Amino acid sequence: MGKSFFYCEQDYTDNKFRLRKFGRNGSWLEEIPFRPYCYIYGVGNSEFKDAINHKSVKKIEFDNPSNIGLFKSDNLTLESDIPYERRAMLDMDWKIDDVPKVYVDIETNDSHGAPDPNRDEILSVGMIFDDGREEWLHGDEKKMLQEFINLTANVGMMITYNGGTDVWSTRSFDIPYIARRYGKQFEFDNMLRHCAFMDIYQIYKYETSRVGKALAGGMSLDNVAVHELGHGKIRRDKKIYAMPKNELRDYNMNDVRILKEIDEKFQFTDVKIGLAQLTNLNLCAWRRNKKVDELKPLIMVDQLVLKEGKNLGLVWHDRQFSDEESITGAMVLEPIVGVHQGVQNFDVRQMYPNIMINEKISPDKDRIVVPNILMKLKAIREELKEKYKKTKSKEDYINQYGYKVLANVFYGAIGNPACRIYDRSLAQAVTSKGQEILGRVREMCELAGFSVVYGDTDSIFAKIEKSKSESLLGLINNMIKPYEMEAGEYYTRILFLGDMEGEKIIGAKKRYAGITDEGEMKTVGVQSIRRDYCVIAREMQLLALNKVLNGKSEVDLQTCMNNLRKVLPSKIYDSYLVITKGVKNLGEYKLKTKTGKESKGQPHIRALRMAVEKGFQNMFDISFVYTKKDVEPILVDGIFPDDIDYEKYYESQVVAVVEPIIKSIQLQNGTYVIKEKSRKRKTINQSLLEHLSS
DNA sequence: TTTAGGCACAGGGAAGTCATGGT
DNA sequence: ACCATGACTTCCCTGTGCCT
Repeated sequence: MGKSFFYCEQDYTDNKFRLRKFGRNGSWLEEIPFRPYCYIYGVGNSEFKDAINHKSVKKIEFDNPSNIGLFKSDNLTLESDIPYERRAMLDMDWKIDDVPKVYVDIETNDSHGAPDPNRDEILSVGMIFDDGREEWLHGDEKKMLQEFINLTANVGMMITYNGGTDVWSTRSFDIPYIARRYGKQFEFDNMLRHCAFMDIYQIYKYETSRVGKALAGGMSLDNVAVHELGHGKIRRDKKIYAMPKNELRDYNMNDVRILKEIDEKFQFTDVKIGLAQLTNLNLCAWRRNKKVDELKPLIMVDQLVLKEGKNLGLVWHDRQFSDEESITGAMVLEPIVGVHQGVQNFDVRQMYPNIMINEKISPDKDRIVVPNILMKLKAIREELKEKYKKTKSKEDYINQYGYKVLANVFYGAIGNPACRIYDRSLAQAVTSKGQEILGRVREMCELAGFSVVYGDTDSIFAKIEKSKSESLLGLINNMIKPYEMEAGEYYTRILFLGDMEGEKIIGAKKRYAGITDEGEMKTVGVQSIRRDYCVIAREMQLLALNKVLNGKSEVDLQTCMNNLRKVLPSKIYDSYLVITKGVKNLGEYKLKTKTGKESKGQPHIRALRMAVEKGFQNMFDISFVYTKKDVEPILVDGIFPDDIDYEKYYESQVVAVVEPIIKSIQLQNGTYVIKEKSRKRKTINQSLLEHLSS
């Protein structure tokens, strides 16, 4: 081949099927090296056999890829559901290469408030290409957009911040806005059909949520940049439309630069390219006249499975969709409530992928396809990790990370009915083995005389002196071969939360806080790292955890709480009271009660409804505050209602997150007293008294 | 239009419980 | 003894975001 391409699709001109490849200098046609095909059961022209039952299969060829669909409806077919260009990438082992990138940000006329593509024109477009070339377009909108199309004619990846991943996206800004101002969305999209739209906002949000760090202050480009790069957007004292040309250019281009810097820091788009190369996939594809993301986990798994099958002479059935009961998942041990001193955390290295290798978890008859793939991924990753240690090169890092991502996806895929290798009992086998391993590790720790204070899926928290942890690790690893544990954090002090349930103390799973031997506080699962609690409650909880982990008294804490309660009504902390939650479109909520009546809905849904009534649509998140009347959405930064219900905040946010901490300590010490629940009715006099005294 | 399951917790709503006051 | 009322509790459900 020689020539590098970044996008490949089937092309039908002059009544001939070909493949069109797109490269840095334009596109070119390639003759199809084989005809479209699928398989049916039967004997004849093929050495291949059904992967699952080893029945022999027959290859059926077609002149036109769309004929497979017609044939399929009348026959039991195998591998008939693989798009033609994907089939070509697989069979020819083609990979995309050298993807030209452009970072884009637009500024629009904001003189009417929130920009509306039907009314407000685009004032400028800022672009930075991967070779460092900067372009800034400004002036007549029609000419500007035409120039934009010209400049991006051979671009494979357009990268924005909240610009969306397709021209139809309703919750995103730049890309659909340009498309609508351009005229016809479809035409615009078609013009850039080879170009994948990457939204750093969405990727960042997804990736950071996976490692559990909700960003205080929201996910705006400015806030993310300040947090990740140390510098944000240019401060402005006027609206966009009122800016002189030079100022607008500086503002616009600075946005593009920080966008590029964020991407380069995390290598988000390079990782995507790495994954596409590993799986012989395009970044995007056209299906039913719409551009879609190709790098979805199931598609990546599909490609690898089909490829490995082909190597082994195996053919797979078509994907099937079924609705089955879910399986039993991981084991979570109940934590021992309270503060513990000296706790070592151990994790099983890559537990699920290794189980799938060692236990030969694979749907094919010989149980080798999935283990083979995972072993290859593992071996290459080890090699790349070693190489990365020496070279510190970006490519090596990205590739080893890509192999890790892919390995971890396989368990989820085998448990998803939409996946070609779906097998409920195999998924169950993986989790059962996981439970067994964790159970044995727990027994081993206890047998060696160390109490296990917590464990989740593949991790164990054992009470042990740091100096002894290595020898315990040795014992464990000897026992669980070929699996392998590694030491994680060592906590000098760690707190597990819990509550009474009847007569018993029950530990709360998946939430704890501790101080590592390096003196850092780590919080997991607790409200202070959840973005749907207000900042003041989150901060207060952090303070409480800090005090408790450092052995401070509870009295001290109560003083802080009282002070906070007094200062809240002064309004200076209003901005810390905003609660933000992710939302769907209003219509997607069930707003009917069991008896069929109209339901009031949950607070965030009521806030969403109010926002929609004010004309805000397609929001990812809703921000709101509790008021004395109900709730109120926060739609403009920095403007808050007068009647915020401060007492409610104190009770249902601040107390709600601090009290469980105090309670857990008391439960451990045995000083907790169950409050007598008086069945007496609260008289008017009592509540009056309370009101007067406060 | 789809990688998995396990978990805590807020708040709404319906049904149940209890004290009160009237007949 | 019986009933209506209102305040409160209990349980189930929806929804979100977290953990591995």
